[in-house]
Amino acid sequence: MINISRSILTAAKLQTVELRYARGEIVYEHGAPAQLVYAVDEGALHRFRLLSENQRSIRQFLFPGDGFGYEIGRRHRDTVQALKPTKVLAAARGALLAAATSDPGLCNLLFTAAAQAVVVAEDQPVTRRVGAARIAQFLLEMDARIAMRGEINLPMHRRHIADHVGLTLETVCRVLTAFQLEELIKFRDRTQRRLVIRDKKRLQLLVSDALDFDYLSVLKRKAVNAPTAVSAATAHRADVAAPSFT
Amino acid sequence: MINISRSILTAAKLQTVELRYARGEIVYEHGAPAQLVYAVDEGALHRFRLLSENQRSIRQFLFPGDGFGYEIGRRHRDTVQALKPTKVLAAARGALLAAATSDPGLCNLLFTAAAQAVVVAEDQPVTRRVGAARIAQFLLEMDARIAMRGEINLPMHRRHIADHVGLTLETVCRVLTAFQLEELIKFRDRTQRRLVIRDKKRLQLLVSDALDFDYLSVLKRKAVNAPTAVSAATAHRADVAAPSFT
DNA sequence: CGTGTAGTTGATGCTCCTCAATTTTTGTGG
DNA sequence: CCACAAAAATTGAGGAGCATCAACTACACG
Repeated sequence: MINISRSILTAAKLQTVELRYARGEIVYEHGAPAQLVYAVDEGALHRFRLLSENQRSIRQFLFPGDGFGYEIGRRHRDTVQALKPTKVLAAARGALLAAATSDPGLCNLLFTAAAQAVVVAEDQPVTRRVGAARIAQFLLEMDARIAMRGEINLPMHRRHIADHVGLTLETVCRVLTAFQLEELIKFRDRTQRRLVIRDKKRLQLLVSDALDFDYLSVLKRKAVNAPTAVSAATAHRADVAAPSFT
Repeated sequence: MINISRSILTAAKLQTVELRYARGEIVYEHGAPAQLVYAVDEGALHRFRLLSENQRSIRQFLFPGDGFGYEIGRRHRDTVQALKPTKVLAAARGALLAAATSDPGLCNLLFTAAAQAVVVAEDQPVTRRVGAARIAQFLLEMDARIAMRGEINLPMHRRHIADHVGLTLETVCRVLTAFQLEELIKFRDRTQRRLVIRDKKRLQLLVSDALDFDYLSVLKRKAVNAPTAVSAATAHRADVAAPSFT
């Protein structure tokens, strides 16, 4: 998706409209006529496409500063939906193109933005083997985009993450749990949406495939090494002999 | 990769050089300074990137009419290598950009080409589950690009196909064999490089995940159902009783 | 308190990878 | 043109990683 950012919209001196969306509201759907281009001001959205029924590919998470909605043809090729209360700016696509034909500098900006989009789209590794590496990459991206004082407050569900990295929701869970057990990350609340990255180096090694991380054996090791902890978790049973540590 | 095609180069009235490459020769390598932009005139090439050692991702196969080599930054981000004797046209990247700043129409052409490249790059499904579907899609693309009178003469090895679709060479082999057993395709010579598509409809259904094709069970069924056919294949032994059909 | 949603955990099986052997094809020099 | 070596393609057996199905926990909301 070409990133027609807010700065480009202002450079084109276009009239913009401010739009607000609640969590779950759809900005546009696949197949809808592509009249407007958008730039995120506040909040978070996701852009996705339905492959088959019950299979969705989330192409991009959108945060403040990101532009979206520009299409070559007349219709949108994907759907954009808000993840939480969100404010976006919208401008008419036709007006943008008209301004570009009369303004060489603006045309150049558009070309640069499009060329940049190609780089971004191509740098998405087509198929990465290891699931853990894809999730590590996702976490590092979120850290770069939305971390506040080292803490990431994820606006999306496990299901969204799964559809983004191309794994199942269950596998995402397992890998995140394994990351926590290995002290790569740490969750900060009970809903598991706020987290901090504790070992960025090892996550980066994971992404570059320089380190292999077998999340299944990490989970197994935990189940074997910490039977007392398991007992403590089920300590509502009074007949458990092992001493529990809160 | 932005497709700066031959028609754009001529529209820009740029001076071009004609270059020739033998099979296996490299046009440019990852990290080399990006001075030129290219358009294929004859032959075939592939553009790839090394992920880790012994892992390569072939981003694109290039055929006559395709443009390649344009970069945002100063250096090439991937490597391009000829698959067979190939002729390409090259023009100076700087001259192209200079022409674009003075010519609004050309700038528009460049923007359109870049935007089109984004669509192409994004339409590559990030992760498709079924390996058979990815190979079916590859075959249909090759059919559209390089088929002559319904016959496809693949310029690349199984290894290239594997690196392109993100599977191993062995899996590619097995799927192709299963496709042939199910009469979806037919090889035309002993090198297994020339083939015809016999059932385009079913291949398309495979791509859209509307049909599931279990290549392993196809291969197993063959091993069980056709012991006589296997004997016929080894019919140089005179003691085989089954009648052989040439 | 029930109901619904998000998240976690476990058991099992399938798809594809890995390693290995063999056959077929291609390229090269006599 | 043929023989030989190297490369490409095929086939098989076994195993790893992730999906699937299912149960369960925790929390939010009326």
